[in-house]
Amino acid sequence: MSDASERHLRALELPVVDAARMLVGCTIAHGGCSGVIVETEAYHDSEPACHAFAGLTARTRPLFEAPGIAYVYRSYGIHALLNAVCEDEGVGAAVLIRALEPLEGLEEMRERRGLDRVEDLCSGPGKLTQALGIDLELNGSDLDGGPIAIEPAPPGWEEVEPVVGTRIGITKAAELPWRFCVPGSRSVSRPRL
DNA sequence: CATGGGATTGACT
DNA sequence: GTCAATCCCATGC
Repeated sequence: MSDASERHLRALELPVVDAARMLVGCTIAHGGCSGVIVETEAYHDSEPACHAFAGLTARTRPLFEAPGIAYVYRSYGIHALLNAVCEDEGVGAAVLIRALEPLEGLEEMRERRGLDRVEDLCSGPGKLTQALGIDLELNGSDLDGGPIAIEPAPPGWEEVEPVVGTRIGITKAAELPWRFCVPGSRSVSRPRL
């Protein structure tokens, strides 16, 4: 965790808004499928849109653990949403991974999604977990050496400058500029920035 | 123990 | 633009 190739994981120790910005351009992989992160959002226990705002419960326990693990929860009874837990143990903070540009395992993603178009495979937080085969069993798993891997930006993605906007699909603290997207990417969810 | 609300998506008017 | 699907879990009786 000390050389430059681990900088993407050290980012999870930073304030969660900085971590959300730095994860854009990194890759995420699970079971032979991978993609470049093109959209993230930050969540922190100091604001009411974050699950951890309610305090430590059975559901939010992973959010308060040490940085570098996955927080996977079920949304609207249907979708699994993937977060990277950030900041110190005892602080409830995480980056929601909202969209990827597919890299490897395209055919397996197409089978899982039942769709062909590349830009439809991972262009939303529920879509990318379905495409990569990520489900609730991976809640709490390690992002360093575990089944889900966060890796450095691939060639051509190191210098990406994310654009900032407000978070999607929430009613509380909706004004915070805590959403980061790759400008122009076809795989960013709607509305695009 | 019963109820209600989502960090969404896809189908449909 | 509207709307239902579906389940985990927090809350309240």
